[in-house]
Amino acid sequence: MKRRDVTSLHVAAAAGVSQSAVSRAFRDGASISAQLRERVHAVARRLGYTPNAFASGLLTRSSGLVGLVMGDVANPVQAALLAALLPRLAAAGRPPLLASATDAPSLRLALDKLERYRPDAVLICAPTLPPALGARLARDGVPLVLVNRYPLRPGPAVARTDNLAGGAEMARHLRAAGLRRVAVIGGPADAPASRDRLAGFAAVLRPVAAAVGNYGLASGAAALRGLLHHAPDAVFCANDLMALGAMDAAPAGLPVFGFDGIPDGALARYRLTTMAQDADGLAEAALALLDRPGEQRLIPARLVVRRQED
Amino acid sequence: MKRRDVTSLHVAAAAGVSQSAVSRAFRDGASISAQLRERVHAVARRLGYTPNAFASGLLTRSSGLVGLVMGDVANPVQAALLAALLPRLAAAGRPPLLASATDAPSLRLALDKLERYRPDAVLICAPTLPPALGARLARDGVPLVLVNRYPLRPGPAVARTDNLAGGAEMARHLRAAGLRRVAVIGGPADAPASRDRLAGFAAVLRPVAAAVGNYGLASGAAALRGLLHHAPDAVFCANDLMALGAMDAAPAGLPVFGFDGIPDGALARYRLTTMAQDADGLAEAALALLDRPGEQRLIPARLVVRRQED
DNA sequence: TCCGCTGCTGACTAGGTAGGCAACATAGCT
DNA sequence: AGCTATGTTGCCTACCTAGTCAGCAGCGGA
Repeated sequence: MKRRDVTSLHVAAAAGVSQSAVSRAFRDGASISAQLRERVHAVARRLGYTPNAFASGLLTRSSGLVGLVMGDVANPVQAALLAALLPRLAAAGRPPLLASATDAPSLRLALDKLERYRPDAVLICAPTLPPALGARLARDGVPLVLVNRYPLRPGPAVARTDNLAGGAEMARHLRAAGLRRVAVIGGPADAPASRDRLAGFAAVLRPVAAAVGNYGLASGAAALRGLLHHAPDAVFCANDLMALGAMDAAPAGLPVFGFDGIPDGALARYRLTTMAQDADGLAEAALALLDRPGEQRLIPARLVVRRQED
Repeated sequence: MKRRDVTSLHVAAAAGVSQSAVSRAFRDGASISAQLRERVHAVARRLGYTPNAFASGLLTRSSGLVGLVMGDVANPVQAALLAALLPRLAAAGRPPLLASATDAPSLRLALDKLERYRPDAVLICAPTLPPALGARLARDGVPLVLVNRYPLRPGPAVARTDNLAGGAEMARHLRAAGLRRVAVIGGPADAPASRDRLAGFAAVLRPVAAAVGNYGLASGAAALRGLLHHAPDAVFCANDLMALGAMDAAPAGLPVFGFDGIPDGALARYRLTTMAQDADGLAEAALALLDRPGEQRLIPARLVVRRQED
């Protein structure tokens, strides 16, 4: 905005009305007649006027922005969530100010910057990040919504996939398929999502063996190889990426199951059966929670059965 | 920022200095002694003061924001680009204001909103969007940088993958491998990137047949089936997604090649050989071009050879 | 000792808009 | 006709900070 801006005063002068009128013409619910509004809009279009969010934000103490704290956007799960959030934020007229980081120091910097823009609310979607991160934002009284995160202390609103129920549903699916000797591969020990998925699973079907990976493709393959001597008749992985890796290492005939519903799982050479997270449902819930502090919503995952017909 | 904010005046009062001093303490290069700056910072920390970007932006006529116009963020190519851009924007202290849209009307709305925040610059990464889109922004004198887009009129800065050279390099690779009867699958007819990739390829190795897809997985498979009666000994696809689809439909022994370097191509059951776009290089260039209007940079793609050893 | 210079600091104002308030017109009422 | 209720408009100020200017102290040189 370096160039001298067209201001509401210019429009007012050109339209022969007061600056107030221009201001009201651009705010819905303001006390202004339909014809005056239209006249002002016409002049504004002609002059190329657009209301200055910085001036109005300063005055109303409301930026209109939503802070969006993401983890690694290249991760398909995060990407799907982001893709689901963006159109909804746009429809709500809340432009997202992005702060993405995969390590703590750069996240800190990003949050410092973000704070200066006084977001009206902050959505935290980063899956693996230091806690106490939102503490500062919370202190400022900014409404927080955690998406697919487990809060340390109660307080912030939460929208997340129902990992416990999802794990259980997957277990029921395996049991119905006649699979009994199931091994599981979990994510990092401190990942609550993985813990819940496995716990839900185990409550229905006790696994014969368990291994641990780091959510990565290679770790899934490695973990699977370590499980083979237990002679499992199926393997359930806490996320899809490990499941794909496990499939690569699995002998023919050993079915592998995942959790997340990333697009790669649909590829013809994998056809991974998985519990798909409902990105749209999560995004919808997250938006709804913007005005409902403290509330919690569990979004069910959906079983996606893909026949491995090779 | 609904709650009454802590302002520089509060800090000034608490520290026994002028408001100017507080302002200067938070701006580098400002004329202030080291000890006063430290004293002010201490008080600011105690009170929880953070400079208000809206007030400073209003005064300096510089928002500090960078507009980021993306296409479908769930698309791996876009996601990789975004993931490469974000840390660099953060390091540069330019928070990104996101406007993503896959259709023209919602993009228009997003841009309207974006305009109100007076971004200092706008990066346009959306691959398939109506032109004349940036016309309004350009009119406002906002520096534009097109990333992986072809400008209609000269003017905006451009950073994009060198599709022509990339296509040529792939062709040389196939020729060196002794492949002669190569069929190609292009993207949508109006996609300049696809056009260049194929043109670069054809300049080195004339294809024996050509088909057209829509960049999607399924279209790659369909296109390949239509090409089989030409008895090609290899198929080059204008993007990876179509290449993966083509691999699914290809008879054993018919090698398929792609362009983009999306992660899926690395999966063990595909091992797609491709020209990988250099997301980091693109992001780096895009950032550099923020201050160099009108300049053009071509970022080379890198040949990634994966043996299909099944 | 006096002067000019440099380095810091405080006072003051401007930047574009929203909303309270008063002013005014109009319509509906007795 | 006189009055109130309602709807529309203009005037004025506040929002928070950056930068200009002047003031002031300290310092080196003559």
